[in-house]
Amino acid sequence: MKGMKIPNPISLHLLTISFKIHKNHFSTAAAAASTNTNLTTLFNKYFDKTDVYSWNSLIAELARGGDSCESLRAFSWMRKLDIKPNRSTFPCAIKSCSALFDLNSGEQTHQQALVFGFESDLFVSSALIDMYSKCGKLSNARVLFDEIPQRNIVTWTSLITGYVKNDDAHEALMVFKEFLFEKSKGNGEEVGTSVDSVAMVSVLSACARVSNKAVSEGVHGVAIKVGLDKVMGVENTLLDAYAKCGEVSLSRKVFDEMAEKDVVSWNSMIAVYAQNGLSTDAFEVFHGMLKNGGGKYNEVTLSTLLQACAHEGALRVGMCLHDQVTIRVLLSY
DNA sequence: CTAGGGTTAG
Repeated sequence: MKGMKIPNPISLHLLTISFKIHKNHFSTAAAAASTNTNLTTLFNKYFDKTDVYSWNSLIAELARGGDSCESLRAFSWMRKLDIKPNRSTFPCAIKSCSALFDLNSGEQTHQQALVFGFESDLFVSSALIDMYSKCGKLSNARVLFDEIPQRNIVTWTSLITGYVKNDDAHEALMVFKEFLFEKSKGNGEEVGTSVDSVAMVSVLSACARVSNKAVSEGVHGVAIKVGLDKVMGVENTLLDAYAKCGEVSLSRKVFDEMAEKDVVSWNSMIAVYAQNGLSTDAFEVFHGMLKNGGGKYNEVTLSTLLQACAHEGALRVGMCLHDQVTIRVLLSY
């Protein structure tokens, strides 16, 4: 049993289900014996409660699946059993705190990470920067960031996103500028090899908020230079950034030049027209979406189209959409 | 077994 790893994703999935079902019965490691379902058997068979890797898998899987509460429960359970966490344990646990906007747990987990000596771990730092900024403690995030001697693109992006989420897109762009400046001085890798699509998306979302055409074009230029301008997520955000600058035609240009479009691409383009009172264009894009987008629209699509209807006074179309929403509600019931 | 991102509207 000792050292036994979780064998494959299916079993891991079953383990997390098992954990969810039986979490209330396990107050101690040995309490499982009273329950006797297949899942419990599986859980006990494969889950070595003395093994930190097993705990990490469970905490990570729960965090990935959006069960942040359970993820934190697993973390605290593990701590109660006095299992020593390792460097992989903390990022997931901290991520769960951010997802819950749970500053108290976040601070406690931060303290524990310090106790176990992970204060200079980049994965831990990134997760902490994200956690503090999501919990509204941007100054804490900034202090952490400033203390990191060797930053990577993830730590930079965490801080940039932190400023955007705290309504300071301008400062977010200043941080990106600082990043470019550091790279130009030859600190670490070059911009082209260190920046990635997630960073570009984050910076472009800051551009969307400051609504400045020149800035957006500048960042677009950086994306082109580093070869990330044809990444779908980057194109989606770029499209939005241009629109928020009032550059609807530039926005459309990005949209038309996309090699592939996903639901977010279509929704973004529809939203651009809806927000600018161009309802006819919004409906036209929606038709294109039904024809070329695989018909996979979602609640954001419907919400955006309703906005266009309100603009147009298109009552009949609005009522059809209302029916669609009703049908969806019934189907998901 | 580990960290950061994009569409609505309120």
